[in-house]
Amino acid sequence: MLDLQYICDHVDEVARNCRNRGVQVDIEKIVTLRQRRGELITTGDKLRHDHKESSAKIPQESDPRKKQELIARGKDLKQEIAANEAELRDLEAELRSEQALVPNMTHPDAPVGGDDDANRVVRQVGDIPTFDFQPLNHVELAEKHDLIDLEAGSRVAGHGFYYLKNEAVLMEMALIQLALQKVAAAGFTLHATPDLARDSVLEGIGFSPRGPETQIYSVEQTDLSLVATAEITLGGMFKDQILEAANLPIKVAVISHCFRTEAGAHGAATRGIYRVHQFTKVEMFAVTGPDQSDAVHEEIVAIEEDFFQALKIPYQVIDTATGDLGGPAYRKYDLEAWMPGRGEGGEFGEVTSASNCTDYQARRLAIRFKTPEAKGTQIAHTLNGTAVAVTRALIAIWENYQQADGTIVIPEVLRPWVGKDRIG
RNA sequence: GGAGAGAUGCCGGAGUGGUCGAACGGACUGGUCUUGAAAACCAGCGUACCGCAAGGUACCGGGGGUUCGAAUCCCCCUCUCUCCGCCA
Repeated sequence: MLDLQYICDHVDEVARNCRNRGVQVDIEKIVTLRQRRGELITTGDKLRHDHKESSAKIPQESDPRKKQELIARGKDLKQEIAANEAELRDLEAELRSEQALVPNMTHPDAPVGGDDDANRVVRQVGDIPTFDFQPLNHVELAEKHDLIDLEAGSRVAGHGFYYLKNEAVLMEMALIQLALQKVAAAGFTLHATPDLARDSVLEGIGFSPRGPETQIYSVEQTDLSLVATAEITLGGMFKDQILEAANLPIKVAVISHCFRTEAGAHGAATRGIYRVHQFTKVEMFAVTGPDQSDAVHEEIVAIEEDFFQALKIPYQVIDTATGDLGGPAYRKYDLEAWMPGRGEGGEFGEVTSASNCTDYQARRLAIRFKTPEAKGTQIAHTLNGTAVAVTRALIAIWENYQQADGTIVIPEVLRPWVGKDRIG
């Protein structure tokens, strides 16, 4: 959520930013509602002040008739206050829903453009492999080596679920281990979080768990839902906290499972385990001061790159265009790994993403910090990035490491945990 | 799941309907004193919102209610502790 004061002080810039991002918002309406809100609060405060004052006189009033008058006046004021509050409540609801539509401001260097065609490739690392045979895609490779069972997944839980088998199981654990080691070495405190959270927490973070358009699985007869990303549980962890500036940046990493209904996402690219309803992820999350977030953003991307460099998988870093940014992101880098079995002759496929949300998320969550010198608190900045999303990483590994003889070589860094150097 | 107790400011802890945003103690910050430190003494010490400001309003786990007036009374919820049951 963007600061109300900021929106009203920078109407033109905010409106331009909304256009760049392809979002329709009535900024003028927000300005008008805010003005009315101020009026209502002022009159409400005054009414409460009068009410308090006249109530305080009652115990000292000895004349019973005057006392009754004061009580009657109190009753009147009470009604006026209730009317004022009702109007304010309605107005604030309207204001909030309008305000929630306004996306975050955008980093000045982010490419401006309507869709993912406008995304800018920042750099490409690693050589795209050439095969002197027809490379298989990850579904064919998995079939050949008995690495995933999609049929059993469908039978038991439905389309979009899968069983990992044999080396795939070991590789999942290996990828998690590698990711945890790297993020711990980079100073992130490791966590394992609940995979369910109260609906109130989801809502607080901006997900709507039970609506018709929801991407969230919710558990019947409870107020719990399965988390779509550890952002939910981590956001819940920091919600309403007032942190010490000296302790920033706070960097946490978390292993969690992600559950997504992916409603309406059936298409060509959904075969196999590229888009699934459940996957395991190691996620980085940081709470920083305003002047630290850009640097931490670069740090998170560097860790993501280091991970894929360690796996020796070619990738490119994308600076996401304005029209393709989610609401909270100020700037977002995606890592796209080369997937030789994807499309016609290979394509890059998204494997991680790293967002700097500046104060947009933190404002809604009331994640603040204070400095000893200054009075009051400031809104912190939050960032998140994927260390590893297991299923996507598996696809990239299998497809890049396939050999002419049909075997799949295990990346060297994973061998200690997998216990072998080759599948098949 | 059952029975009981509880939730107050950074911490401890008073406060059971009316000058309570909240006694008192500790911690912390500044000052006096001291060669320096300690002790002692004095002062300060929450968050948010509205307002140019003066100032005002709200907040005693969360939400609702009673009342002219609620930290205090009533209802619902959440959490913590003790005991019982169940259990990887």
